[in-house]
Amino acid sequence: MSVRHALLALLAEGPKFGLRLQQEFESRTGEVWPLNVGQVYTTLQRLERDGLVESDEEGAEGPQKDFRITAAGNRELAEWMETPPDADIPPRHELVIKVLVALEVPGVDVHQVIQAHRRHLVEVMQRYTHVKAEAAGNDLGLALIVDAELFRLEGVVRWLDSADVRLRQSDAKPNSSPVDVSDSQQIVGGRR
Amino acid sequence: MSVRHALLALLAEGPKFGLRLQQEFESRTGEVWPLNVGQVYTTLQRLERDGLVESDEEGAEGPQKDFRITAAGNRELAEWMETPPDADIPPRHELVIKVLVALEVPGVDVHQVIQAHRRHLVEVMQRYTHVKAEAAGNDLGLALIVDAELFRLEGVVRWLDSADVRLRQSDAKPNSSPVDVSDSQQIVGGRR
DNA sequence: ACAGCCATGTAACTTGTTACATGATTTT
DNA sequence: AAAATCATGTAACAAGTTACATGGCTGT
Repeated sequence: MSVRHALLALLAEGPKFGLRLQQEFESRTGEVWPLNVGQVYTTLQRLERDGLVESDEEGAEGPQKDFRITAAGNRELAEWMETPPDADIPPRHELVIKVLVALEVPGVDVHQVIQAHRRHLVEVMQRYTHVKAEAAGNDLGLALIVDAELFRLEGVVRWLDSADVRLRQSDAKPNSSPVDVSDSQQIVGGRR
Repeated sequence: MSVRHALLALLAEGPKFGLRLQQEFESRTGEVWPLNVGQVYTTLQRLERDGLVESDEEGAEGPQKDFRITAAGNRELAEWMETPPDADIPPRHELVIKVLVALEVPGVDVHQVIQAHRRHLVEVMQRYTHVKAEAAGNDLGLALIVDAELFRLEGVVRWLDSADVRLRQSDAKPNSSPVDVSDSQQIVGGRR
């Protein structure tokens, strides 16, 4: 729902046409988050379908087709701004699943998987640190994005390290909580 | 692609049927990542379509329909395990976009948005800390997931704090890099 | 017989995403 | 006139997701 709301927000500043929305989006994210123009148009269609934006249906006024935000759109935007994302169902992080799953897949060494990813993460972090040093002084948006990515990656690395330790510990005394649902009993508890 | 590969990994241990896959998935993620059974079946169909799993087409042997992983499936799984996610196009974090966008939307105070989200994040972290203290001693999978979530949330909080500071600083000397594409010039550089 | 679980499945929808097609205008 | 750029748009797909339908078996 990110692109959707980003476009809505850009339209809250005033009516704009598709291509311009794309340019503004990319200029604000400082070239790190490229946005395919096509997606702008598909998203605009969906926003219009949902009554959050409007456009002049008139045949011809110029080459550009301006969209403007509706009252409902402004309401939606305001709510999105205030409302934190629903944390009841946390995202299923790919890397976490990978590690969980690597624990039990035959012929896969978890520690190897962990270290391979750790190396890669550090590499990426160094690249971002460079970007930050070079260009981030001028561009506030870029600086924010790069920082966000660095904080995020740091968190992932820390988690990998803690997971590695934890798994080395439980390597000794194996399977403290064996997964066994072979008798088809219900194991997990309350679903909402 | 997480659910897809998770199911593939579960099938790497041996042939299993749909409902069982769901149960094993949920038992390993310790009830924090519920998985709708329907999704298991749709995903299995797509895996079969792509030749990564097989099933016996025979009419009747029992109520259950076992799926087994193919050679191509094992290859795909192995590659997924080793290969770090492509970091060239980092994810568009909703919260980052929110903050970026809040900077320029009329009638929205960025600091308020930041603080609201910060409060919420800390709340969620406390909830997870409880879960960890209570149940994580027994369940390795749950412990790993909760940790991952805590590390992640901590990173987000730190980023919010740093963003808040940075924005307060640039509040004084405003718009050091104004966003202006009104003349429709190409601003950003090389697209790949 | 009926309630309830086991088990499979499908129709429908969302967002994200891209490759491609089509005109119009501008530049060379 | 050809090449490039502006601008809009569409067809098609992936993955995630859920609500609902269906049939079989079991216990009361």
